[in-house]
Parts: sequence; structure tokens; C-alpha cells
Amino acid sequence: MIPVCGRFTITVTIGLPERFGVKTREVQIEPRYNIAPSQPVPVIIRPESGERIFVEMVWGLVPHWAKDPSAVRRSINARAEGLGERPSFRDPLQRSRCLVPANGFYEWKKAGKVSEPYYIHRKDDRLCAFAGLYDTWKTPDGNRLRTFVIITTEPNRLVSCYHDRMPAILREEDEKLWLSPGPLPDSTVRELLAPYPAELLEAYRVSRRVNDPASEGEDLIRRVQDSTLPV
DNA sequence: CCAGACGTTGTT
DNA sequence: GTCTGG
DNA sequence: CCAGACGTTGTT
DNA sequence: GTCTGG
Repeated sequence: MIPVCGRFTITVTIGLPERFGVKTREVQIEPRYNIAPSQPVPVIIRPESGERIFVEMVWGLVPHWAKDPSAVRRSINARAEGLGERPSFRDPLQRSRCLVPANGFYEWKKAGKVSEPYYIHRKDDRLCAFAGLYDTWKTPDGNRLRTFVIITTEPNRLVSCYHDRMPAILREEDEKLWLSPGPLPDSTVRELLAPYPAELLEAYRVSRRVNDPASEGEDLIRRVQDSTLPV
């Protein structure tokens, strides 16, 4: 009873800071093949200081006004449509946009009783940025819990074979605008969050080992035979 | 005014 | 915090 | 998203 | 069936 983009990967970590214009290299980022909600992810923000930085945030938004993080239903996705009107997202959309680095994501197809996972990624294997929003919750002891959501949009022709939503992948030339401080016009937001071109992506069946959030490793993105399609 | 929600997708 | 429903 | 739990008090 | 944890 949760969302669409529910698992993703960061497989290419060499050159990641350079790819996103982050100057600080102190954060050691390990490849991840099965990032699930509730886990920490290095996302990219641009504070007022102007320099892009990595900040570790937990996937699943806890709004700043929540009284108790465990009492609030954490959203892991936010629909692009009507984003500006949702109480949880209205504020972050104006002031707290982030880039979520990713190489690909998983979608599941029900085949009878079992869910069969597919991996969707760029044909050229370059890193993408999902459009994200974040918020900061102040803990009773004065610390900060930083959390984020991945925005979803209509699927392109490729992803629509698997699902009726897909993550909003920013075109590389739009990443700068998404990280710019302050509100963006509604029309700009709509344009930036439009479905990513299908011809740049590829999808294939992977092992059901990825179903278990505890699974890790490069085996998870290995292509396996798709039993639902002819050979 | 106060109380209560504040979210998404998929499946039926 | 802010909006909606009662 | 999927997997796994789904319960309590008192005693060690 | 439905919620929580990863």
C-alpha cells in the first residue's frame, strides 16, 4: 500500500561527485544495488552558500511539523501532479529540492502469485538524478532527521509496460534549475518533471533475489530470461 | 471554534 | 505548520 | 517496492 | 488482511 518507485540503485560511484558538481570528496559512497525505503542515501542539495553538497538523508519523508516520526505515514513518493497543493510537499517544493543520484530502478510485474522484478536504467549506464524533495525534522535531543521523497510522473512508453508511474528523472541540463534556490513557476515544474525519454532507457528481467530488501550485490542487476515473453 | 489529516499505488 | 471538515 | 510480523508481563 | 521494517 505504498508507491511506485520503491527500489533503486547507485551502481557507478566512481566520478559521482564530479558528475553532480559536488566539490567535497569526504563522503565515501559505496555502490548499492538494492536501496529500499527507510534507508539512508547520499542526496545532493545546494544550500544558500551556493556549493553543491552531499547530505545523507533517509528515504521516506517526515514533515517538519510531525509530532512523532513513528506516528506519521512516511511518503516515499510524491505525485508530480498537484505537488504544489499537498501540505507535505508544498513547502519543500518551493525551498527544499534535491537530486537523488541513481543508475536505475526496479519495477515489479505480478505473474500469478509471484512478483517478477525488472531493472530499468539508461542504455549508456550514466548516472541519472531523480527529482526529490526533502524536509528536516528536529529530534527532541536537538538533532536533525533529514528525509526525502522521490517524485513520480507518468510513465514513458517503455516503463508503461511495467507500471503506470515512474520516477521523475531530470534531464541533465535541468538539474541546475531544479537545485536553484527559491520557488519555480508551475510551468517550469511541469516541464522538468515530464516523463524521461523512453529511447534513452532499457528494461530487462532480473533475479527475484532483489525482492528481499536484505539482498545486495551486482548480481541483482544481471539480466535473466523473461519467462513472460517469447525467446 | 476545535479536531484531524497531512500519502501513494495497485487491486478489487 | 496549515488546511479541511464538522 | 517486498518480506515478515501480527503479543504481554514478569523474571532472568 | 493490514501494518511495519528494510
